[in-house]
Amino acid sequence: MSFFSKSCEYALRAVFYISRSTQEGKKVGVKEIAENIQSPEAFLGKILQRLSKEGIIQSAKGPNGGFFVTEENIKRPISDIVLSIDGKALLTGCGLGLKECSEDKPCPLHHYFKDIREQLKGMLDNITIDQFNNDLIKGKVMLRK
Amino acid sequence: MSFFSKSCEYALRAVFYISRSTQEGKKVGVKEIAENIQSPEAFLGKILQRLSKEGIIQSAKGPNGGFFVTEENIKRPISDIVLSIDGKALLTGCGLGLKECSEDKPCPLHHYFKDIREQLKGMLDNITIDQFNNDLIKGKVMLRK
DNA sequence: ACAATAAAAGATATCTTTGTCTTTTATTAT
DNA sequence: ATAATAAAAGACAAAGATATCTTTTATTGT
Repeated sequence: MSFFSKSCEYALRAVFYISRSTQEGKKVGVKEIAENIQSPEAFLGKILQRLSKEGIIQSAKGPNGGFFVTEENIKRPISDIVLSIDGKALLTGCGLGLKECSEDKPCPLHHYFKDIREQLKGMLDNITIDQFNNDLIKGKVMLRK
Repeated sequence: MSFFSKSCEYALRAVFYISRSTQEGKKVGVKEIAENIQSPEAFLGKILQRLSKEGIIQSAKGPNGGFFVTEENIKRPISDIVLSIDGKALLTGCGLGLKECSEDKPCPLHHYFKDIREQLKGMLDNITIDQFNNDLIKGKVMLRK
């Protein structure tokens, strides 16, 4: 159990790669993305298809086609990506799966979980794709191996 | 994606139920536990088998047998249970699955994740089974529906 | 010793996630 | 128009998580 599913990790990394490519003025194909973020190509294709359908990224078919992002796209928080792929499960419900756990009748871990969730949510909601990407470009970290 | 796997949730709930039963002076069988924590009986059996093998709980075969906990068992933190079932994945590695993410070359979310992990870890390490269970008994929350 | 009980162990089934392969559709350049 | 390109779509495969069923082993009370 990690925070995000494999699909979601691929999605996040892919969107960052696409954003960077858009900034460099070019669209990128699944193959190039997959190679650079270390993900299975066809599987990533499905994920990008979905993100594209939901308007989180854009796509163009045919020669010189590929994936890219708009100005609007990169202003969105990264929670868009996480919600689109993993849904809201991580941010809701009792951490122990207790049915009767609620604000009124909280399980002993309820408030801890609440804090943690809020931190997570804060992080995902407040960091935009753009912001993340700029930090990446600043050379603080590499996307590929 | 939730924090814990289904197995782990069952494990946590089961251990709490067993602890309570031990406090009431009785051993409990898989069937009773499963009914009371809403989990599939045979599947839970496997999980308890594992927890028992790892010394997190105790078991006795035969008539009047069942699962129970020792004084030592309930002094252990609930992280024992989580680690035993889900492993340490939740508490390690880059949240985005980035290979080159580290303290030296952190990804933009690295420090956020670090904080969240530490909070999670703190919670799991510092709350004992006993403590959790007493809070449960105080009626703050119900284990079953 | 024997019957009853309950966990341990092993085999098997189902569902979800992850991953692959093939065909179709849209776009572009010639 | 045609060929080439690249995403979209659909069908299929493999692996892991979840769940069930049957047999074995250990223990207890009679």
